[in-house]
Amino acid sequence: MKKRLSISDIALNLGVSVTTVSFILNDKAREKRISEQLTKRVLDYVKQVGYKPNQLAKSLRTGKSKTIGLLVEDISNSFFANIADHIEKLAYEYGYHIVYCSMNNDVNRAKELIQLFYDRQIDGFIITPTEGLTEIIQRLLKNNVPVVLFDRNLDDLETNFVISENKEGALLGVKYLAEEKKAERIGFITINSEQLQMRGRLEGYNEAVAAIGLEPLIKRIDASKSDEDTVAAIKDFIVTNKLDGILFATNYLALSGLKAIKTFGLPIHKLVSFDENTVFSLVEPPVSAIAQNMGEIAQQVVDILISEINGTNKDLVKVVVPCALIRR
Amino acid sequence: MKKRLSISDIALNLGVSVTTVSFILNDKAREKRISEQLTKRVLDYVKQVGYKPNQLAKSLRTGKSKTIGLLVEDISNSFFANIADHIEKLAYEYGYHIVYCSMNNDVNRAKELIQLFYDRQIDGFIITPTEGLTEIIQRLLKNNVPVVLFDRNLDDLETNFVISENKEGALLGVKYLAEEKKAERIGFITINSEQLQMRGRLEGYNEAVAAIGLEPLIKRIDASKSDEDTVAAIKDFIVTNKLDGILFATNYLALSGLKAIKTFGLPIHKLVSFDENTVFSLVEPPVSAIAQNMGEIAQQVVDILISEINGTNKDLVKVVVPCALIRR
DNA sequence: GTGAAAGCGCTAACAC
DNA sequence: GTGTTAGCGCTTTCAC
Repeated sequence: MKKRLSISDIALNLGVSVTTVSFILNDKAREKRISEQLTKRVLDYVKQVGYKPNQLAKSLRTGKSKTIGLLVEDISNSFFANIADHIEKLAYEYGYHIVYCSMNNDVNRAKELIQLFYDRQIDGFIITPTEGLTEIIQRLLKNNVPVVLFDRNLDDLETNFVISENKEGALLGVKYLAEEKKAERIGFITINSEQLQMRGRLEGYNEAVAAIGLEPLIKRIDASKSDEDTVAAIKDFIVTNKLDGILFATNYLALSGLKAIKTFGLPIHKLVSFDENTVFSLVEPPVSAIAQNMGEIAQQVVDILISEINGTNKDLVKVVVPCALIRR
Repeated sequence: MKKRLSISDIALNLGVSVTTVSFILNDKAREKRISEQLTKRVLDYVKQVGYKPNQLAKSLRTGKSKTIGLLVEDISNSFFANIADHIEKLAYEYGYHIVYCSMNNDVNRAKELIQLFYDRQIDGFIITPTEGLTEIIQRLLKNNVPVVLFDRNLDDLETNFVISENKEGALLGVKYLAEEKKAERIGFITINSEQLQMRGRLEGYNEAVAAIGLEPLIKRIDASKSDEDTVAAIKDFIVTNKLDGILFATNYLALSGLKAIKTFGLPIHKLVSFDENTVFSLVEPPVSAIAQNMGEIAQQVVDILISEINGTNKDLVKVVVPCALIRR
């Protein structure tokens, strides 16, 4: 690779000092009252030879890497993939890069990665936290590393977060099933997790069935279960309880549910799931969705993190974004 | 943030020189014949205080960032999300990081990003190239930057790549529709793109229908079309040609196709699509898939790139991975 | 066997 | 207004 030019090459070739070049390149020409002509001469030359500052050196010197670590639970889940996409775009507009990683339920790997990112002088973190991560996130916070959580927060962690109105979303879903779809035995299928977003959805379900006067029918699926086992469990749940409506706590549970319904030809077609998914309009029965506002969530997450990085955030910011019901 | 320890702090606290610490930390203790005890003392201390080298400084010095840039076409496409996931994991095992970005048909942004990554001293690139990227990739190659393309290659670019057996896959799909499903009017729906993987699939289709003695029925959808327009176009194509079977060139076309079939109640149920997708087994009619071997593709891509980075690659490597037919 | 010191490319305090 | 220079944290040559 042909040797890249450095700032001193530029300075040398132009017969000026490094400082001058540096100032001009960092938009401090005015401030430092460098002459217009010189400024232009430097800028033109820089452009002409295609000089680009070495970001590593810059970062080393300034202590800022202009990089954000994004840790999502599972990038192949459409919800996270979409959010990641949004976040990446927004961060880019602020001049930041995203280093992402998909944790896939591997707490140790996640911890390692946070540590690694931290060691690489990342400017801030965006994380969908899981239970095992409390301690390490705590450590980040103690070291004043900017952190924003999303999708859920952690109980014993005082930090910024952006989540959806999970409880209200679940209420919406149950009401829709009961009032518009006239379902009478509405089950709730969730994962066996204490994650706050799941707790919120459960609460919403419980409150809604209580208000309507229906029997609460809840199935918690172990997250570690294989897909087949999940499908079987859902089938049993539906059959045993003679369900005529279901609220799924996440899109992948809904997918397993659909598989169960299809495989065993179950006579149930009043379905609602959290998180929109292209599939939902294509399958029979179609699945209504409690869609999270991904654009808004991403926007908030990035805004909060950037102002945290810039030190313009004084207090913790906790944002709750409403969901929208998509009727099918 | 409490000041992080640097190597000189360690040296100071231990009363040895920076050099010694550096050697020990870089596994050169033996080579430099540093005493066992000292080595142990340093290692223990480093562990005890939790010292981690500053990767930026290290990179600046060594010129290696241990980071790989991954540019995919669209991270919210399940195919790319999955591959990205695999690649990230494999790279991690080699001690590399992934900086990813989703290009979403924005050639200018993609170019900018490649440049930006390059400016950040990225060690290598993994790219799903689009037509407009030839020139900039050429530039990377000329500068001896390690590059591996995947999913498709570019005609006029002599570089490493990993692709699937697109032609053979399409052949497989058409044969399946004709021989096992007994379809007689098999359409091929693809995108209006000269990308090589699409050309391969088209060739396979053409060859297969010719061999079987069927009429070639091809629809090219403009990639910039909205989803509704795509659905409408597919509907027209099916109806006009009285199709009884379809081969879709990509999974998102199949999704649009399903929408068309469902929305307009079209009497067609012999479907095959490139790229597996969870939906395909859930919908009615189900969609058989020509599944690309994502694990293998990711493995090859990473292996090639790493050996390219290490300079152990002498010649260009061009890998073609077989596809598997999933019957439904 | 171990240490001093140069230098990777950059920023910015300070000098003039 | 512009230049000199220290130093970010690390690796590595050369000296002892």
